[in-house]
Parts: sequence; structure tokens; C-alpha cells
Amino acid sequence: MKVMNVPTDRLKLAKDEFIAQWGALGTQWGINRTMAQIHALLMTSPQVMCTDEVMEELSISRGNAHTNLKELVNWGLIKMIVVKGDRRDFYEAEKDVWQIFTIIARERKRREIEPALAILNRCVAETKDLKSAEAKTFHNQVKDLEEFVSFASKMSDRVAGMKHGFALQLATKLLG
Amino acid sequence: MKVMNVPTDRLKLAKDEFIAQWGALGTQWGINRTMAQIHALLMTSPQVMCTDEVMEELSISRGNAHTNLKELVNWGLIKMIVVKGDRRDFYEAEKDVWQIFTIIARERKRREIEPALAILNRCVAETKDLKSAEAKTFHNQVKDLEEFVSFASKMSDRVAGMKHGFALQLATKLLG
DNA sequence: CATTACTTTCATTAAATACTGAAAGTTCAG
DNA sequence: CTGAACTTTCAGTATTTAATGAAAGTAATG
Repeated sequence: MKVMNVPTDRLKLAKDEFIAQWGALGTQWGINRTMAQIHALLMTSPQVMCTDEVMEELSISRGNAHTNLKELVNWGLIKMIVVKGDRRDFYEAEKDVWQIFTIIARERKRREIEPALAILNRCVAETKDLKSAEAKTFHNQVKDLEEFVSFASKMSDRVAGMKHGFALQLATKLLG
Repeated sequence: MKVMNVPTDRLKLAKDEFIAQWGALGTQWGINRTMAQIHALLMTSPQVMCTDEVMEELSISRGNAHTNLKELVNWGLIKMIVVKGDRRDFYEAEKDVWQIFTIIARERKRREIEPALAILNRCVAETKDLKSAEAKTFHNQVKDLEEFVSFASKMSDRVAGMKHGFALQLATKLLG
């Protein structure tokens, strides 16, 4: 095996650390460990990678690599790349942080906010005409929640739809 | 058993639906089902409730109820209430949606953003002085992430620290 | 059309997470 | 003190979620 020079070795250590920790974080985020690790790996890889390289690098099975690569493609966080003259599928991560942010925001909205809104709307509608004090408490609370979540949802669209520069400008004003 | 009138029955149905669905949603949010259900139950309850009432209502064990009530108190989403002349602990949920939002934002920041920042900072520092092209790619990507996450963290503080009215005003301008 | 080089699926196994219920702990009243 | 009424803990169990690896599928090549 090739003896690595010091800088490369330190890079490898930092990268492995990053991948491992990002994976652990993923679980906090409701994303599975492997998916987060693959994302970290591809995001910091200067080249596109094929399935076998990912398997090798992370010591995971083919099925696992495949499932999670597909899921990342689904989210839009990575793209499949065809290299001509090569049958293998290669993958490349989106690297622009603002893009990554908008993709994650969109996906979280779809998975977390929209179902919540659906439930809230239904519960508001189902109790609109009830007259008891208890029913009114319930109805009002759910309506407040519904209004807030609906509002948050619109805000999220608005912010994620901005160009990076504009968002930054707005935010700077806000922080200033 | 008492025969319920129609409105009460419809309320019960809506409430059960709300609790069940909110619980299911909780799992998407990385919160466990029971914790989300208890939260939904207390948030829409006109009165404070004791452990046994929660157990009864949700058909869960004492241990489970206890653990999750504690966790909700920890988050600050519910408060323990002492009723004098009664040894039992009662619980009451925070009902103001803006308060709920700021509590959840704070908690998510603590659990999701801060650990991420710690890792990113470390990886940036560890690769600052490496010279290879690959190291530079890694360093730059991680630095971009670090800057973005740090920025998002500050934004989150700023927004969650606002008074509801002010946030609303700002947001209205943004949406308008 | 048969071989090769890959991708995809899926039944099984493993790991992580949540729940139960009984036992131990605490507090207070008599 | 003692017992009653409640809270807290935790070992064991159940449920849920993720990973494996082998088998099946697909498509390009000669």
C-alpha cells in the first residue's frame, strides 16, 4: 500500500470525521445515517463516484448504497451522471449551499408541513359548528395552529424561492 | 355508559383524529409518537390533566406516560402544575402558537444546528493549511457549509427572539 | 444469443428505539 | 413510625427501521 504524505493523511482523517459525524447528525434530522454519509461523501468529493466506490469508501453493502443513492437522487441532492464508454452509473452532489438549503427546505415542507396542514384543516372544518365550550376550546386551538402553520408554509416558499443574493441582503438587514 | 349527544361525539372523533395524526406526524419530526400525542392531547384540553388521565386517554403505560411528560416539560412545551390539596402532578400545555414555535425552534437549533456547527468548525480548522487540490476542495466546501449554517443559526435566534407581532409584521411585508 | 457488467429487488437479519409493568423510591398525613 | 398515594426507574420485550447479500433483472457487446 502506498504510503501517504502527511497532508493527504490529515485530509483523510478530517474527511472521515466529517462523514461519520454528518451521518450521526442525519439521524437527528430524520434522515438515515447512510443517506447522510453518502451525501457528505459526495458533497466533498472532487470527482463523481460510482456505486462500488461509495460501497468501498463507507464499507456498506450494495443494496444499502443503491437504495440511499436513489433516495438522494429523489431528493435532488445528487445527480446521476453518465460517463460515455462506461456502463456504470456515477453520482455527483449539488455543491451550492443555497441550492442544498432550498432542496432540503422543500422536502421538509412536503414531508412535515403539508401533512400537518391537511390534518389541521380537517379538524378545523369538522368542529366549526360545534357549540359546547370544550368544542370551542378545541376548535380555536386547532385554528390557531392551522393559521400559523399555513403562514409558516408560505414564508418557507417565499424564502426558498429567493435568489441567494437577495436572501442574504434581506437577512443582513435583519441581523444588522 | 352515558350516551353522548351528537356534538360531543363529533368533538371526540375530531380530537382522537387530531391526536392520532399528530402522533404520526411527530415521528416525521424526529419526536416520538407518544410525546407528540401527549402534546396534542394537552394542547387541546381545556383542563390540566394528571398522569393517570393521560394514560387512560391514550391507552399507554405509566412508564411511557411519565417519560414523555418529563420530556415535554424538559422542552418547555408543558408545565407541571401543583393543585393544592392534591398530591398528584398535573400538566398543562403552552397554548400560544408563537411560544410553541419559539420553543421548538430553540430545541431544534440545539439538537440539529449546534452539533453540525461544531463538526464543521473542527473540519474547517483541521484542513486550513493543507495544500493539495483535493484538500482545497474539501476545505472550501466545508467552509461554505459552515458559513451558511452559522448564518442560519443567527437568523433562527433573531426570529425566535422577536415578539409575535413584530415577526408577523415583518413577514407580512415579506409576503406582500 | 450468450456472456459480461452492471443495476435492482427483496427476504432475512441486525440494530435502534420505544413501551410495559412491576418494583423501588418519595412524600405526606395520621 | 406506618401506610397510603403517588412518582420514578429499569430490565425485559416489542416494534420499528435499516442493512445485508444473494438472486433476479437489464442492457450492451462480440
